[in-house]
Amino acid sequence: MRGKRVATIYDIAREAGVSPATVSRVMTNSAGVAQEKRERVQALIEAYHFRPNALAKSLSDTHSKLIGMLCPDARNPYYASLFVACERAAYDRGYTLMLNNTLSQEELEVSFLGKMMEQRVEAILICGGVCDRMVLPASFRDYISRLAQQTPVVVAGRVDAPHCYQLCIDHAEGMRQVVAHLAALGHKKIALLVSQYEIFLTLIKKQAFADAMQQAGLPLQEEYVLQVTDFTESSGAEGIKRLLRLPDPPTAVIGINDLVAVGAMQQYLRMGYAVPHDCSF
Amino acid sequence: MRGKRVATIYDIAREAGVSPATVSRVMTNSAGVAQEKRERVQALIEAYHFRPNALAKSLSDTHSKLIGMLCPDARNPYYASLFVACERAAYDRGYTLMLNNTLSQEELEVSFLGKMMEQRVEAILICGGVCDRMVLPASFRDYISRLAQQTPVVVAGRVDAPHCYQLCIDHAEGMRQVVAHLAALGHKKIALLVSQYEIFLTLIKKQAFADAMQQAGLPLQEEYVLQVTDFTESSGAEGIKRLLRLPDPPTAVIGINDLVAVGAMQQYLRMGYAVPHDCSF
DNA sequence: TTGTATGCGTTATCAA
DNA sequence: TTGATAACGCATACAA
Repeated sequence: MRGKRVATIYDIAREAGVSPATVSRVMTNSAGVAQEKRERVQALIEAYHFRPNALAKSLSDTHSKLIGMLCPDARNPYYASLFVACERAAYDRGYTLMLNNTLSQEELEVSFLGKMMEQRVEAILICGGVCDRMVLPASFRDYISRLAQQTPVVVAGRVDAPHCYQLCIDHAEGMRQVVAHLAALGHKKIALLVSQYEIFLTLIKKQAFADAMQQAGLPLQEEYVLQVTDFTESSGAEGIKRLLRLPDPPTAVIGINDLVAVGAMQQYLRMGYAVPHDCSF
Repeated sequence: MRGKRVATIYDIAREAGVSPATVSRVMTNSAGVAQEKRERVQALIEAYHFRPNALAKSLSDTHSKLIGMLCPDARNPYYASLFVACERAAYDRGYTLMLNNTLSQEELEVSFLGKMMEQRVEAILICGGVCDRMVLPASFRDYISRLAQQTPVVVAGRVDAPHCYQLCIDHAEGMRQVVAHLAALGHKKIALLVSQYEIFLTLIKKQAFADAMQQAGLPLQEEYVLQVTDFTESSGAEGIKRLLRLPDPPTAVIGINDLVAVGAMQQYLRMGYAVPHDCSF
């Protein structure tokens, strides 16, 4: 039933009384074909809904038109936006983007990269994940460095491996702007929810936070910089609960990313507090 | 530089002094190979970081191990969650999931489906998008119905096309629970932000809303059911602004999805309101 | 256990 | 303008 073998270029050729090469020429418009034959072939292509096998095509011209992308988790709005934007850019150029979620697990990351190489993707884009770790496993660094010699690898993260292209994002500047904004609103007791310290971004942002506080002439309170479990909403909730238990709780809280911030917000509401006017996600 | 041709099974075979078939057997563990040769081959595989070409493999055994998934927009947390869950399930079974965002545009949807067929995916999962439209274009229905004859197609939406598997979600029940929850909290003036009426889900939920209100013994106010532009945060913001302009504004608002709800919430805060204790996303 | 030969569905080369 | 024919890289049936 389902196995109804799909038509191949040979089927079309036979039925049209031409050679497979001619059918291929009609498909790709790569060379002149007699009007009469072209029409005959064209009709059959439509009749059978013939679709050239991309696998065979890629195999023959070593051109998969595939780009691989790796991110920790598409449920994080940041990566979802990135994904949609990249997919669109790829599509406009005739490429198909394949996204895989690694949950920042090295094993998964390596596994997906391997599959991508098997699929002969023409480029790889790595966003966050293991690449953002403070101490990058040497084996991993070697691995992507080797991949980068076979296919272009773009790393949007900290990693500084040979042969890779690197995309740098000024997270520090972002943090400075946030602090400046809150300071301008009159906040003096500002807290920061960060994640594990082995993530490079955490360090960067924490440092930028300290700098910005100083620049704003505000005191940096040790107990206002809190480390929570991960980058999820529940971590945000956990963080704010701890902050509110402090004898002198902060008046403003910065989450290290969207999810942490939203989680903190939700928990805050669940605890019966009203949200101040200047709250922003 | 980059073109450094990757090793093939032939390269390994030649260097190991065995036949390509033997290398294949080592790779797939499909048959016995003399310990000595196996080790020799194994060593070369690692030395060259040999990865079998998935395209050639799929071509020869007509087994791509690929599953295609279509959704309107991964930036919508609902679809992002679905994506991650499906990817994991696929991965556990040895499959790779490819997601494409169609933005609910029929043209894009058809285009992506075509590419998937060319990639010879072994199954297709369609979530929302054109399939949720009130009036499904006949051409589209015919199209996916035809695809479904070549490869299994699962539709998570309204579409009732021949040969497709269908996944039904009881959105109406969800809406009933929300209304019951708000009613239990004492709300009487409940509003609903819906989207375009040509989307089937909108109708379903609106109807369920009306039913649930009646069941809760609450009056259904015409002006509390508002149609906003789309399924985004800005629509939520737009909706709540209009609601608050009413002479007798509602005390509770239901967004038709996460984004609309979050958008409404943000706008509410921006307008200087405090959030009530029983707010929930 | 091992090797040879063939098929998978294209594109590309080379003659005709 | 056309049609054979040879890659592309793997798995596999068959033979040794």
